[in-house]
Amino acid sequence: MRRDVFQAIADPTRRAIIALIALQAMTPNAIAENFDITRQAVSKHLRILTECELVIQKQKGREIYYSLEIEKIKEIDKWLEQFRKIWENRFDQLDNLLLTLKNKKDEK
Amino acid sequence: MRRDVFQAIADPTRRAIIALIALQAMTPNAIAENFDITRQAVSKHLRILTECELVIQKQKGREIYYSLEIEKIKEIDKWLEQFRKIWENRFDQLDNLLLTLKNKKDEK
DNA sequence: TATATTTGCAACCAATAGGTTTCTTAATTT
DNA sequence: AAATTAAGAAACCTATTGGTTGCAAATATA
Repeated sequence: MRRDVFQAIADPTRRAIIALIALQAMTPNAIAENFDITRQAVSKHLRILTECELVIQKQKGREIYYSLEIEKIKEIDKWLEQFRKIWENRFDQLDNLLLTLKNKKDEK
Repeated sequence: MRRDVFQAIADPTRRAIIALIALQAMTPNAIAENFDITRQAVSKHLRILTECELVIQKQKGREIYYSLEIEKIKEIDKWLEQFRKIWENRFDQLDNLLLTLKNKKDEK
């Protein structure tokens, strides 16, 4: 079962979990309180998130605190890079167009 | 079947299709040539991408050209925004730490 | 020491995903 | 007009997903 970040964030519950623990490390029980699914279902999500290294665990007695591995989120950002070039280009083109129009107006 | 962008980009073939047509509009047949799956399977991916508005169609005779709707990609960027704050913060904290260390050294 | 709490794991289930093959429709060539 | 080409739709199949319940292990508390 080769997991990757993109598959991990496909599920809305998992995105919500990520957003939750981004603020502070939390235990599975505490996380589960925020959803209408069982603790075990949350645990499964956490396992998937751990497998693709989006999340790290820290044991504290019998509790396990989960927190976000922010570096992994950057992988998505890295993938976006190729498209960012495109949309910035479009902006430049729009800028140039507006500039051209403005100059033509000024010439009058 | 409520599709969203995150589910759409979860599949690696779909991400490849997106990257392909980001460069130039392409027909399903032309796209399919780049993969080991049938044209019909590509068509299904294109339908999903169209449903969540990541892709737009332009009919030209009996051919249909598919191209990327770059604006929709920005939705992912928007979602990343909340985390970008976090990782920029971490950088700042590191900067401060390094600065503090440097000052201490200079004081000597 | 006995009991309660926190967690992960396994077995199971229904729905969905991603692929295939077959067929239809519409536009282009010959 | 007939044949070819491009594409979507439908039916089907298997693997995966996201959920459940029940159980076992480890730690903490009475």
